[in-house]
Amino acid sequence: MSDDSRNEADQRRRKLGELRRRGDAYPNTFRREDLAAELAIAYGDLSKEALAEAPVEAAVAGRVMLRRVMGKASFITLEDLSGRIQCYVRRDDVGEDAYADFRRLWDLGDIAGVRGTVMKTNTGELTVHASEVGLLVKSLKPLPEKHHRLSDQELRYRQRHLDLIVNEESRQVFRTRARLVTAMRRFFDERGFLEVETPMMHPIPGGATARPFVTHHNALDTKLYLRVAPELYLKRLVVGGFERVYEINRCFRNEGLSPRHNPEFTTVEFYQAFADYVDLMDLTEELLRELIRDIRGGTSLTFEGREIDFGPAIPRQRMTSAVATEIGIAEGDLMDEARLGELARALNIPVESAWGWGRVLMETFEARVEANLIEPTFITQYPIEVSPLARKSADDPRLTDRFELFVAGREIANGFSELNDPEEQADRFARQAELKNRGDLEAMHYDKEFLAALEHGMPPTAGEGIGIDRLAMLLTDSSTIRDVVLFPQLRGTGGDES
RNA sequence: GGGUCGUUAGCUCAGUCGGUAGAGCACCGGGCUUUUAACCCGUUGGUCCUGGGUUCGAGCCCCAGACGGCCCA
Repeated sequence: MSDDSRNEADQRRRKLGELRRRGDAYPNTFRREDLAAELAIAYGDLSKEALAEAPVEAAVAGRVMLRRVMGKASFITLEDLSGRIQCYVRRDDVGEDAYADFRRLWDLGDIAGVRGTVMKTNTGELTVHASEVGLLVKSLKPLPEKHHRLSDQELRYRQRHLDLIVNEESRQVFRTRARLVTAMRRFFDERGFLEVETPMMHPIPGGATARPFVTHHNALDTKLYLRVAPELYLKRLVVGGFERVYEINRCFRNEGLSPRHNPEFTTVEFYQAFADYVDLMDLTEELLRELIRDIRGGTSLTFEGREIDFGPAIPRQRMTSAVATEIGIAEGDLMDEARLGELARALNIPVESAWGWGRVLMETFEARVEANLIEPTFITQYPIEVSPLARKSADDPRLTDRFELFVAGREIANGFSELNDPEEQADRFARQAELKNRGDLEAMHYDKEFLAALEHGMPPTAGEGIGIDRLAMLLTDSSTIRDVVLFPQLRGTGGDES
């Protein structure tokens, strides 16, 4: 590399070389004493004159985001975890050598420390007037363009650090997500729920109908599955006497990537003994109102240009009623298996011969109703055929006491009164095993261990899962899950098989 | 998996009818001691995603592929 290279990376490396020659190029001796936002709160309201009369010492540090050099005086803007602060660097204040270095060796993106006094400029901007400046870290790669920042979506996900450096909105999304999780923990803790951690690796995948990831344990020489849901373990804890439990953690499903699906995603799953699915719908409304008040303020949020209000009671509608209304037929007509099958075929919904009435109803619902549920809506009474862990409805053995919550056309939550009759659960597992034998890759395994736990007696219980990523999407107005997952799965990041 | 749009300088993007590759920011050199995406002057920087094809000539047209966005399954 020659000194006259015009390549920016070469120039930065040349500058680093010069820093190395004169000593420690990566010092860790500067001690920051003030954050940008703290200075703004403490002194932002004082006048230029007041600050000049009673000088305040400050020491700030952060990444150099803007730089304006005017001969023998300059302004730089540093960004730290709290925000931005401008610094005023004058040759006559920091000394000729330091100022020459500052001009020659500093670049946008470097990390610097500035010590000085707090002042206001003629235009009223709070500024640290430097008495001492130090380059703490030389950044060897140029930052994205300062006006437009980084907008290439793929680059934003693959180099999330860059996205976070230059895109304040992106940082804000992940702060909001963290607040969401914190608020959710507080909500459950306050109500006597115990936070637990159950296995991520299961000998038998269970708790949801989904394709699992498979791995292998060498010492045990056995297959293990990354969990698709924590449900069966959480219920074993309820059997054990932890009558209110919750878990916030990752689940894994071996399915396609889409704006709504990442192979690993985060859910909160919670169980409450001596409660039913209606209690959980009530609790869910309470939870959502609290989260929205904490994070957005008020009762509503804006998503994809629409205001969605969680203030009013969330309507609850039976699945058959929702489908009948959407298609414009009598609810009674849906109850007949043959007639529903004809209807589905007429609507171009692919129906497989092995499907019973419940599966056809579910597919029809997903194809025709789901996307239209923009306002928050609970859909209830899911078919037993697609709900192998849910309690049968008292008034119709083909249905279960189950609900899902939809917002903006997306499933946000899924809950039900739990099936706690071990013999009926054994029958349901047997039916799933049959489907699996017939080639249904998503069907559940027959889980003897779980049945053994149920046989000890699980109190009447209701349980629910809520997708944290999807909730974060709603609360940050993000239309793709990749914007709320720090490192989303992308093609070509799968390891060494490519 | 299908459809569709895209891939040009480190970043954000133009590129007309097929005829020598452009701008802003960043970088380099110069000027400027209260600037505000600082400004002014002068430079540098290109595997136009890849591989074929058509053509006297391809960033542009055709074919195949890679990667990505969006829509659908």
